[in-house]
Amino acid sequence: MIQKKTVTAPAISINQNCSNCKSHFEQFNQTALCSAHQDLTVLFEKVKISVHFKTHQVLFEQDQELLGLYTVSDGLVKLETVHQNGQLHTLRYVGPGQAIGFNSIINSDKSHFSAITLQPTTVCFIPKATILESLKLYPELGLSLLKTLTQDLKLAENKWTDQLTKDVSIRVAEALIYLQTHFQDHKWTRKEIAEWAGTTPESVIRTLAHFEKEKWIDQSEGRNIKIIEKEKLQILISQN
Amino acid sequence: MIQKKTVTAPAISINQNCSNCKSHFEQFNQTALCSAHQDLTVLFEKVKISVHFKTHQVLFEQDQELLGLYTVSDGLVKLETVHQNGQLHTLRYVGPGQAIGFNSIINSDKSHFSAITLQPTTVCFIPKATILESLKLYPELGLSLLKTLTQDLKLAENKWTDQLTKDVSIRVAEALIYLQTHFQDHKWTRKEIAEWAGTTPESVIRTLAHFEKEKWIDQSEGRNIKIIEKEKLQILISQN
DNA sequence: CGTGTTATTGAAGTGTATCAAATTGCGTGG
DNA sequence: CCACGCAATTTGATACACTTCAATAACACG
Repeated sequence: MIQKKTVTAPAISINQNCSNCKSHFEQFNQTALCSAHQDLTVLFEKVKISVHFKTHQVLFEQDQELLGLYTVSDGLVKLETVHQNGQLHTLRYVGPGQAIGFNSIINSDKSHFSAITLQPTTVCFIPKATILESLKLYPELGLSLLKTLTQDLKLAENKWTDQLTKDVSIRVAEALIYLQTHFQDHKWTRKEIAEWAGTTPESVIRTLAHFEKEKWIDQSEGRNIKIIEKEKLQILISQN
Repeated sequence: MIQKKTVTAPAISINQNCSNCKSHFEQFNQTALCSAHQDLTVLFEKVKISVHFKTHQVLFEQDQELLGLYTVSDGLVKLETVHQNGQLHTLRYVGPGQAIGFNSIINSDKSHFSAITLQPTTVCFIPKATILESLKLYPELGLSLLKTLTQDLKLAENKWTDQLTKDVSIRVAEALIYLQTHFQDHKWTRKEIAEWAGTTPESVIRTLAHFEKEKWIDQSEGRNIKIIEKEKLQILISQN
């Protein structure tokens, strides 16, 4: 049974202005919620509650029913599930501009994952009622959410079948590239990579040692993993 | 490299009335599309094209971009992906009242799976433009689709982590119960069970042999699998 | 500066895939 | 309706990638 270390100190409610929300400046991902319609930007600004979390704090736990939607405006959040045997498994990493908790608020369902920060993180909380009401008034919002959800579903299904068919070394290579390109500013631990790649820290370490021997990566500098030959890794990935 | 046997004969276009569509009578699942709003029932009736497929016919192939949405009105459709190494993997089974192809039409994306019938199946094809237009006019439709999509995402994520953490015997037990309760009228082959459970036909057979020895199931009658002690299987599932 | 988390290495065990070969059962055409 | 052919099923033997367990080393953080 793996124990996880989480900070339980209360989150700090802050007053943040939507107009300087970091998520708007991220090039790779617009905020699905606000950008759908001008009115929504104004509406959400009124009702939203900005909260700041420190590293390893818990936004909410698995099996909890959510009272609203969380949108990340700055930082990084991990969504993970715990199994009966205690294994941890990372479903998604959520960065600025992405939202968490659709299933729970739309289906009044319990969340099947916990949400934990990996960095100091600021999130906006928007109450369930506001979202549901807005969905009825602004079809653009529904369409926008549908886009992100269908993409998430595709990603999940691809990752799922990948992990069943591909070897650990390939999964680690994929994880390295994916995590470093999507979330550059985070120093990924072996454990985090393992939970994302669906394997154990030991296997990740052995694989990384192999990559280093081939001179595809460099991990001499502390715990930082530097990719030297991205192409070689991608060749490995495309092989099997 | 596993070769799949599919029938390539052209599908038969038929004239079916929405009012007697079988999907409305299914107790377990209302048609998400039509039931969202009265107007939509009328609208979809006008533009839809009913098509009939025989067993093992292909609705569409992987990597193909879809021109519209497919809703199953009668029968059973398998969604599967093929990997580089040729392994087949079943993502979902789609029965009456469920729709296929959201991601492709909403994101103008290629489908990441093929859709193949397992039974004689009638589907309704609704053009992409109609769906997108309706989403703008009827927020209820978007909300309805969001519900099914978030559930699909949850199912996919659960199944994904299940297959990584649970033993084959448990996955087979889960598959048996799931498939037989959701799609009673289909005779599931060992291969189909394997592709759903993320394993091989051989492993499924060995597991079934074990279950039979324990007298939890009975497979003496032809190739039909009859569950005798559902509780015992569920105990097994809940253990690890 | 110490303590706990992360990283590392080694040895051992095992569940499951893979391959091959025989058998059964089903559907199709004669 | 029977026989044929092919796919699905079954069984056994083998291999191995990966997990698990354990023990040590290195680092980070308060």
